[in-house]
Parts: sequence; structure tokens; C-alpha cells
Amino acid sequence: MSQDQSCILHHFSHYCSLSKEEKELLVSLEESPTDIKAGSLLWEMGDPASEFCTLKSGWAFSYRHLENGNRQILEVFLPGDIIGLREFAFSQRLENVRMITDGVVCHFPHKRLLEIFRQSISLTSVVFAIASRHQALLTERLVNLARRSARQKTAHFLYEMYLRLRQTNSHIDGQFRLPLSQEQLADILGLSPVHVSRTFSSLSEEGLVFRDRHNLTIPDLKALAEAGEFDDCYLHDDVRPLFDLSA
Amino acid sequence: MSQDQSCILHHFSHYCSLSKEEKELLVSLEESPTDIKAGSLLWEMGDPASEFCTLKSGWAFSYRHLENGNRQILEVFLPGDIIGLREFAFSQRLENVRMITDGVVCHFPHKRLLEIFRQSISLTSVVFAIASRHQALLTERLVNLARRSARQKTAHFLYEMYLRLRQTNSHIDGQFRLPLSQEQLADILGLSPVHVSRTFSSLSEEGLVFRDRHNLTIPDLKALAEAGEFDDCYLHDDVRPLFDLSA
DNA sequence: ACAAATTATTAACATTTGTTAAGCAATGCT
DNA sequence: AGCATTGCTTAACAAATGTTAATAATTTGT
Repeated sequence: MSQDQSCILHHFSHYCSLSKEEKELLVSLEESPTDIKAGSLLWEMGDPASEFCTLKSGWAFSYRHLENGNRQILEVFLPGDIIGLREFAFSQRLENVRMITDGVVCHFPHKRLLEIFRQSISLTSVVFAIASRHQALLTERLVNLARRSARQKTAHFLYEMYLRLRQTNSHIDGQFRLPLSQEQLADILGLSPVHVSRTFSSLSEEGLVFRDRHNLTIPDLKALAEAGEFDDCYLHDDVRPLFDLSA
Repeated sequence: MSQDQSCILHHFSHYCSLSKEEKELLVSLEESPTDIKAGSLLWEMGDPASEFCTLKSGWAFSYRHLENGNRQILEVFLPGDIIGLREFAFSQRLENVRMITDGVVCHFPHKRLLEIFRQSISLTSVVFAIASRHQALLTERLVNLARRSARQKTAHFLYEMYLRLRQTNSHIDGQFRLPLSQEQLADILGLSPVHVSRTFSSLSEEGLVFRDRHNLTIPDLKALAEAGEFDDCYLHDDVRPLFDLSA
């Protein structure tokens, strides 16, 4: 995605075609872009929550710490994603958010969402549709974490990342950068770092995935999808013609 | 909850006070209540999706089958819950939904949600707030499934059910009906039925939970919450004064 | 360019959870 | 009442994953 085009606009126009006013409203959410360094916190649990963020560039993740010292990564955010949607109904942050790479974020207050609700039913529907897709994604992840083997989890996650990256970066094929350490992957997949290492070793023995540092190579995407029992209906389904509904 | 009061109204009024018109709009979503038998399917994956359901009485759950024959239960629905929010952005059902007990459901088409969007910003905000709370719940469940031991998962789930039931049934204390078999519990918790049995045995040896058929007794709620590392901020946070925002 | 810190690999061993199977208890059906 | 079905418990064993620790490779900071 080009740096000068609005990520959020790109994201929304997936769902329906927008009028000029709607576009302006959306673009106004990406005012005051802020540079932010790899490794720095966007916010912590318990912080007051009154704004969303759009991630204009860079990667980020949200996470929680458990009592036994373990960490669980809840989401990986890519450019164009909205961070903090979950806390709309809460006054506090429910999770920590940290940048993975250097990036640019734009803050906008919850109140602005109400302007969207007020001004455009289409945009309201899209926001809602985004939230509902987001849930579908979470659900899929839940199944993944609850019921699949380390091998399947890993394959599933990698394939999901591939699809998500391709959504905004259509030239991506079976080779891309995945700026995550094995420790981070472990915290995403609910495994120990040691077992992640074992799993990658066995995946590359089978020729399914090669990981050299942060570079991933997937020789056979279809094979990987099968290894992860990937069912892409939750990502691939034709986007609902929401504008038809609202007509 | 009394049978003759609208569940959905009750649910929404948690979030903000509603005008007469708003109440009427909501109540109209619960027209044409339909009786439905324990064990019957509301819908299956792949069915066309164009409506939501409100669960007026009874319990239900949504689930998915995995390739290896395992089943994962995604959500347990209680009276007042809206079923199928997730599929707003999809044209097909992404999961199966089945009644646990006999119950009453009301169907209303996705289109009606757009009427809400059109007619009331407060209601729109509440719908969005409900969706965002729902996500918070899912996230908590994700952590639970990914990172906790069988004992913790079980304690966590039981305590969550207690809190959810108490929300609409304020007289509930450490004793209530949980109409779920151990097989169903296993599919909720991502465990095998045998291990659920072991886990309950050990929980009752410790005096934390007694389960006799579908009757649960929790002598010390606080102790159970601790055993499940339960952090109730995702349920207990003061509800955002949304009407302030929209003023 | 070097030292320090981080990240990944491997092995041995421990623990948790799954699987199979058998028996028992409860429930529903006729 | 008797039989079949379903649900629960227990035990023995198997498999997957976690833990610790030692080592190697890589990156970072100065």
C-alpha cells in the first residue's frame, strides 16, 4: 500500500463504494499521524480508554500477561487495521498493545465514531461489518488454539498471515517477511518457544515452510493450508453488498 | 427474568436509558416468538445468513466440527443473548447452532438492524457496545483455552457462567443448574470428556465445585474465581455512559 | 570490531492431557 | 419391570507438549 493513500479508506472500500463525504469523514480519522518506535507500548491494561487507533504503517500486537508469567498474544495488527475496537464499551484498556516494528499510528476518539453513526448508515454498517468479521477471525483463532496440534496451529497461523498480507499487498506470494521471533510466535500460538522451534524444524523437513530469521518461504501454499486445516470461508466469503441492504 | 418482559429490552437497558420510541423499536425485534425443542438445530454452517435471533428462553450453543471429528463449542447462549451477530458481514452461516434445552427464539432480518442504525444513534451505540463486549468475552475465552490448565479452564468457565447467569437472575448464588453434559463441557473447554471427569473429581476433592448431574454447587465463589485466575474486568467494568458520548 | 545480549537449536526428562476400554449408574422406552 | 441407551468414572497406557539446561548463531550497542 502506498504511504500517502489512506489505509482506512482502503480498508473500508472493500465493503462498499463510498461517497465523497463519506471518504472525507474517514480520511479525517487519520489526522495527526504519529511515528512510533518498534518495541514501544501504545497502551497498557487499565489505562483509560477513549480512543481508537488506525495503524498506518508497521506491525503491532496486543497481549495479556497471566499470573504464572506466561504471555498470550491476542492479535497481530497489520497496516490498515483499527486497534482498540474492543474497548468501545469499556472505560479501561483490557489489553496491552505494543509495536513490533517502527510504524505510524493515528489516534481518534470514540466520539468520532458517533459522528460516523450520525452521518452515514453505510459507514455505520461497514464499521459493524468490520467488527463482525473481526469476531469471525477471533473465533477461528479460538478453534485453532483450543483444538489443533502445534503443527496445525502453526500452519494455520502462517497461512492466515499470508492471506491477510495479500489482502492489502496483492503481489505477495509464498515469500514474505514475518517480523516475529519464535518467542512471539509461541505466545501467539499458546506454545512454548522450544516447541515452536521443534515445529518449524519438522515443517521444513517436510518442505512445507522455510523460515530464515524473519523471512518466510512457503513453496506450496495449498499444502500449507491443508496442513492447517484452513477453511477460508471466514475470510473469503463474498463481502456482503451492504449498500443494497441500506438502500 | 419474567417471560413476558422483553429479554432484549432488558439486555439493552443495561447500557443506557431508552426513550419510548427506542423501546418500541427493540420490542418489535422480538415479534413472532417460536418454540424450539432441545437438541434441534437453529442452523448449520453454510446456510444462508440473513437474520439474527434473540433467545427469549432456554439455552443454546454454537459449534464447529473439525476434520478429525472433534467438535469445538464456540459459545453458550443464555436468555437475552443475540445469536448470529457474527454473520452480519457474511452471506453464509459460519457455525452450527443447536438448542441445549427447550426454548423460544425470535428471528429478525439483518435489515432491521439498519432501521436501528437509521433511527437511533443511542441504539446503534448500544449494539456496537454489545458487539465489543462480546469480543472482550471471546478474547478472554481465547486466553483461557490457549494458556490455562484443565483445572483453570474449568474453574474459569464455571465462574463465568455464574456471573452471566447472575446478570439476569440476580438471586443466583453458588448453586445453579448447568444443563451441560461432560461431553459438551469437554467441547467447550477443548479437553477430552475423560479429562473433564478427572478435573471435576479433583475440583470436588478440593471442595471447590460439586456437580451432581446438572446441578452445580460452588461453596466458595471467591476461591473458584481464584482457581480460574478470573479477572472480571471484562465483565464488571462500569458500563460506559454512552448517552453522554452521543449528547 | 568486540563484548553483551538476544534468539534459536537440541537433548533429556517431566508433566499434562488424550485414548481405549471396561464397568457402573442413571435415564428413557416399551 | 426390564432392556437399551446414554453418561460418568476409573485405570493403564500413549502421545503431545512443557521445562531446564547447554550450546551455537545472530544481532545490538559502543
